[in-house]
Parts: sequence; structure tokens; C-alpha cells
Amino acid sequence: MTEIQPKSGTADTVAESLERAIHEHRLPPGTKLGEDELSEIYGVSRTRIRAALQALSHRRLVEHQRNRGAFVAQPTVREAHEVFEARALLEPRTARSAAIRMTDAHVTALQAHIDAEHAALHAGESGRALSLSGEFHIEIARIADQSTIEAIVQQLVVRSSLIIALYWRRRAALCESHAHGALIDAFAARDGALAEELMAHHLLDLVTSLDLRNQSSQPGSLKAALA
Amino acid sequence: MTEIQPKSGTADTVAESLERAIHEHRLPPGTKLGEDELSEIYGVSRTRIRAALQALSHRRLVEHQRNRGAFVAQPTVREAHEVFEARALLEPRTARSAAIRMTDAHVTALQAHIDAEHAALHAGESGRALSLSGEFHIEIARIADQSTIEAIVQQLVVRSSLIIALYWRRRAALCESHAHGALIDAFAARDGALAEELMAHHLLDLVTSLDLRNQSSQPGSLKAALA
DNA sequence: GTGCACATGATTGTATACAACATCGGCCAC
DNA sequence: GTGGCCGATGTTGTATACAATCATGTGCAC
Repeated sequence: MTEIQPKSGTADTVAESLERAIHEHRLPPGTKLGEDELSEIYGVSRTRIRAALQALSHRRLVEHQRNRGAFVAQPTVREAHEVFEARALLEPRTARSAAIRMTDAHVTALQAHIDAEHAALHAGESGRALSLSGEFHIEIARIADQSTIEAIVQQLVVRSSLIIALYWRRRAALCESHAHGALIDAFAARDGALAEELMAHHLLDLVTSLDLRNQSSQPGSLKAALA
Repeated sequence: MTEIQPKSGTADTVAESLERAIHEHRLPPGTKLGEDELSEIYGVSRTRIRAALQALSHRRLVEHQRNRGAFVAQPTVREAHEVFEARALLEPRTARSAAIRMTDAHVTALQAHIDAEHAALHAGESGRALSLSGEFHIEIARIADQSTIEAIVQQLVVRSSLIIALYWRRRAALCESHAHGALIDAFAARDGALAEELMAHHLLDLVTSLDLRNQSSQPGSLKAALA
């Protein structure tokens, strides 16, 4: 297993660390999350690990199988459609609200976010880049000053990261940043209507860049492996 | 023969029972949820109670205060606005989708739902009526065949119930049912655009029937009490 | 050699014991 | 009499021990 920050902490700390690892694709879908293993890695007792896993389970980031353990979630094709449908309802209008409340400081912060994403990409840290790309969306909800929507969007964004891990079609994730750049321009111009439309199209583009034909890429990918 | 109910008392069962009680206003906001007390009531150990309370805490239905215990959540005025803002983004478009997928069986089921709500109201069970009224909204998301949105809406609806408990202005909850009746008519006519508009207005009406002036009705309502 | 039965080991589910902390009462100083 | 200090009591936080369940590997029968 990849090295996870052996940073001792509370159950929430563990949950956040695991969520980051999932978001950054360091823990791919289907990975078994053994309780003893995690308790040794984080240096905390199983009680806290269980609490963390339960939290992630409620957010649909891990799937719990009774008496078998916890695994990083493997969203189905149907779930993938549903997650992006929910995002399509929430994020465009939220982007509009954000554009209205946007300050110059917000714009520069968003730009810095994109720069960091590019830097991570050039450093070969594609997982970190993807994570930053997702946080861009969360940041918009935060600027819109809607913490409830922000929490929902955050959950949907991390689930989207799992979906991308399973169903991404092209290798390069570069194309995205253009959409984010265009969004920043709209924000800088305080053009709420444009931001809303750009966000809607951006989400549509995301879905179409997935391969969501029913293929049940679950464990039984025998036919694909034997071809 | 008390074994008739299979698995009566898992953590999920306890959580569902508590959520129902909260939704029906049998547990008003601010109620202390003592672990020992609950473990005796449900006849299960504290471990399961804690798991249930954690689950409700993640759904923002109970607030956890460290070393002090769990309390039924008391949404602030700001949270109230945020919850209805999120619902305003999700539910109208979902109602439109539901109208398209609506079958005659669905329509009669929704009508039965409203009838049950009226019956509960006339029986003096106002809490149960409110709960059924909320489930009407959840049912629509289910008909739209969007389980992810359904889960989010469910959470928002129960939080709305808490908000209503704290900030409801008028005593009578009768007026609502008219909105639901009009929605059913739109569904029966498979008029998605109308359903979307009706739902949007229904949610706006709900907000305006709340008293959301900053009053911090939290424990420290000293100024109000001393006036 | 194949397939089933069973024993073994490992992992999770649950309960309970103990430690840490907050609340509340009385007591004392001022 | 007011205010603060400080034990007594109860509640929550955490760890650990034990039970239940699943996965694995061996051996036997066919």
C-alpha cells in the first residue's frame, strides 16, 4: 500500500486523510481498507478507524460489506450519471451566485488554484492535479457563501473523482483547465449568466469524456482480461 | 417471541427510528440524546447508539458537542436559508423529470400520500402529517429515478422539518396541501414545465412562511425573554 | 486429478471496562 | 450575600477483549 501521511490524529483527521488519498487516486476504487492495517498506519486504535470508515461510508466514498470489510467505492455507471445529474442542477446556478459575490481577492485565489494545478501536472503528480481541479469547484461554492451546497458539492466532487478513475476515456486531463480558465474570465468580468452557462457546459463535457457504456468493470472483468 | 422482528435494533434501525422521531417533531430541536438513555430505550448497547448518532450527525440532524453529548440539531437562520436554497436548485428540475417518467400508478400513490396526510391532520397527529408532507417531496425524487438526488433531498427535507419546528410562523400547516394538490394535477397531465414552476413557487412559499429574522432563538434568548 | 468437507487463521462485529471531561452541589473567603 | 474554589457524580471518549463470520489451505474420497 502506498505510504499515507502517518500523521496521528482524531477520527476526523483520519477520514480527511483517507478522503484526500481517494480524491488523488492514491487509493483506487476497490482497494480494501483493512481496519488493523489502517490502525497501524495511522497509529490509532481500531475504534477511530471504524468511525472514520463509517463517515466515509455515509458519503458513499467507501462501501461496507458485512463481515468482509470496507473498500474504496466503485460507483456504477448509473451512479455516475446520477452524480453528474446532481452536479448539473447545483453547480451552474451556484457559479452564478459566486460571480455576483466575487471579489478581486477571490479571482486571484482561483487563478492561483489553477496555477498550482498546472504545476502539479507538469511535476507528474496527476492525482494531485485532479484533486486541485476538483477543489476548484468546491471553492466556487464557498465563494457563493453557501456552506450547505458546498458540503454537497464536495461529496459529489470526490465521488466524481472515483468515477473518473473508473471510466475516464482519454489519458490527458489537460483539456479541463481551459474550461476553468474560461470560468475565471467570466468571474473576473462578474458575468453571472456566462459563468452559469460555462459551468453547465463544463459539466456536460466532463460526462461526455467518460466511457459510460454498461460494462460492469467490477471484479469480473474476465472477458476484458482474456481478450 | 420477541424475536419476530428480525435484527430489530441494528445501528441503522436506531438511526432510522430517531430520524423519524425528529421528522415528526417528537424530538424537538435541542433535545439531549443521552447515550445511556437511548441504549436502555432501544435495548441495545452504547456502541450501536453511538454509531446511529454519528450517522445522524453526518446528516446534520444532530449536533455533537465534545464531552457533552449529542443534541437534536438547531439550525440557524443562515442554515435555514441555505437548506431552502439547495432545495430550490434541486427539486424543481427534479419535479420536471418526475413528470416525464410519471405513470398512473405513481399518480395514485402520490394522491394516497396526500390523503394519508389529511387523515393524520384530522386525527390531530400534526407531526405525522408534516412528516408525510415531507415524504411527498422525497417520493418525487424517487419517481424521477435519481437515487443520489433522492438521498440529498431526503436529508434536506428532514432538516427543513427542524427549521419548521424552530421558525414556523403560522400554526396551521393546511395551506401546504393545496400546493401538493396542484402538483399532482401537473403530474397527472404530464406537464413537466408546470410541475417545475409549481415546485419552485411552493418552496418559495415555504420560506416566506417562516420567521427568519435574526433572532438567535438559541438558549441565550435573554434579550427577547427580558423585553 | 477433481471436488468437497473441514479445520485453521484472519478479520470484522459487539460489548464492556476504564479514563477523561463536564456539570453541579456545597463550602469557604471576602 | 456574592463570587469563586473544589470535590462528588454522571456522561462521554477510547481502548481492548471476546464472539461471530469469512477466507484459505489441507486432506480425503471418488
